[in-house]
Amino acid sequence: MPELPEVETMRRGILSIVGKRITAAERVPCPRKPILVAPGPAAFRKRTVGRKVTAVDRLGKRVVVRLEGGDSIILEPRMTGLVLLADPPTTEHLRFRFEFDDGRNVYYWDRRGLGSVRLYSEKELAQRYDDGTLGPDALAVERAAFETRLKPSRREIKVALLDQRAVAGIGNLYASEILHAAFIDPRRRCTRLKSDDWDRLFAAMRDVLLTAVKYEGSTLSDGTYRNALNKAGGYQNQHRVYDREKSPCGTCTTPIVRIVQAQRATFYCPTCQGRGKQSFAKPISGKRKK
DNA sequence: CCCCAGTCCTGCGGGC
DNA sequence: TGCCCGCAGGACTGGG
Repeated sequence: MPELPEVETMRRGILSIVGKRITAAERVPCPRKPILVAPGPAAFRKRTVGRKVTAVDRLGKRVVVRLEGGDSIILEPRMTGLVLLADPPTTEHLRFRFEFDDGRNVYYWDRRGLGSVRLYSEKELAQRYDDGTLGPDALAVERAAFETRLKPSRREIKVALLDQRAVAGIGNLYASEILHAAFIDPRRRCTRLKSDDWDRLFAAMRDVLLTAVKYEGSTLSDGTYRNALNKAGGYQNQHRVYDREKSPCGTCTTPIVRIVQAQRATFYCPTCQGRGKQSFAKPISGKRKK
């Protein structure tokens, strides 16, 4: 489930294509239902082959390959998509291939095929994303804006964190991890969070995401997620709550609880993140020193 | 406007 | 043992 750390790892993994020229761009014969590729094969080829890559960026959970002339290729992995320099794990789910003038290939591989490969002109890209459908990146947003964008929502904080219009990049896995690191009950309403809650939440968001990027993302037990060199990530070994129902909380040993919010699983520690227990995380005032 | 439920898709694991 | 159903959760859509 590529979220910010996984997509950032994909981005970094193919950075070496910057300055290279595309020599081929083609849908790969795949027995599965084809993913969305836009525009059609001929126009896609015509507008990409011969162009040089000027940058590889990230837009929330999408990889953006910028081309000279202003066009951009958006690789959107959704649930099971991979962006690879290495040979794909299977040919069965290989969807798209780019070839470069140094002889290397970048593959888009996608088991479930919910993802897409799209080409946008500068104008189309602006129309698609500059209208607020994507909020500021979770690693770029400032503390004040973070609170301002989330606080008015009447939703539960876990659900609000998944809204890419508020802040871009957080998905289901990291939302649970971030809230645990911030000692905040995932069911609390945004409107009810206090200033020090936002302080801890913002710090936890940065800490969890930056650490997860360092570990090159999370490869869950299904093994799907891989970096560009087809290597598993390492952050799954650092998970405190996600997919750890009934396991002891690493902080207090209370069994982790699984609930469902907005049709998605949430994992949390009822002790560390219990309602009204947020003082657990606050520094103890000096006079109690023993 | 705000929010939620349903949809897409495939592979896996639980239950019988 | 084998089969079937439900679940996983990205982003989008339709409806209340």
